[in-house]
Amino acid sequence: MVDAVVDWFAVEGRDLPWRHEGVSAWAILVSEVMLQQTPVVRVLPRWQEWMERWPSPAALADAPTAEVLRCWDRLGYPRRALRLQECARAIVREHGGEVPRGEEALRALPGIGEYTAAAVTAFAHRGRAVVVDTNIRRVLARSVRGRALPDRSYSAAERGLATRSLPGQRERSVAWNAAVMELGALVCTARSPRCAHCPLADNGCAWFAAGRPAPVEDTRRRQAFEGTDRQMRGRIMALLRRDGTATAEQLLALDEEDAPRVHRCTASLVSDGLAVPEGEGLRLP
DNA sequence: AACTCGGGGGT
DNA sequence: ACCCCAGAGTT
Repeated sequence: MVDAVVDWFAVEGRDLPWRHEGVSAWAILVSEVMLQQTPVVRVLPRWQEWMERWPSPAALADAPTAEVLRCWDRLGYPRRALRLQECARAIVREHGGEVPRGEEALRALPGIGEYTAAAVTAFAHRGRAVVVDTNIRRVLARSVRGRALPDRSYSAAERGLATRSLPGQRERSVAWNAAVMELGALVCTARSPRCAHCPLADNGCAWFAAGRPAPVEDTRRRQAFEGTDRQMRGRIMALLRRDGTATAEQLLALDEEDAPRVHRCTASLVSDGLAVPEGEGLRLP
């Protein structure tokens, strides 16, 4: 199974810039943070711009935070941009400006969790690490467990499955991680998997062998986006990216029928460090 | 374990 | 309309 997926990747894998030879560990770390919950196609232009502007942790550490937030643009979850700058400063302060090796040291950095620490270890340092992202979870759920989709929550059992699936040899584990993630992104997709083009169909995939049974019904309904604090925070940040400041009148105009929501959201943005009070309004930090 | 946290494109 | 996307941090 490993060879089938790795061979498939050699032919069909995308030519993404952060996979190029000689790309720094910092550049890869930045790509991984940007890719947290954000699709590749939207990350590409922002990553290119960030790498030209801030090619090292020291460069980002010295940047004005307002500019960092502006260049984050609409990647979403702007707290990631804040943490990325904190991460750069921690790398300068505690690691001499070099991205540290080892998942424990990486996890200690702001904005770096289990996935990103493993991904930087595997893709930047080419070390053996158990990488588990949404793509790998889905490929393993299907190919090994015979399920249409992974469980909603990520369990210790699932991590164990990923650990057992990882090749023991270092170089092989590096190739497997990249290849299986790409397979999940291009072929073993959530919606309409392209089993006709999959190296695992008829070659060990338990879900395909079982006739692609439908997913078990998930009764939980997702929170609507319209009318949420998340949407309001996004609107406020868009205003701040455009003008650098927002007056009280501009803020209240975002929802004339729910002033408490506007106040709640401005307060939470200030609390997060994404905005600073200025008079009755806000400005970028 | 359950919540919050953006934004946009595919279906 | 709804779903999903190389998750992290907090409660």
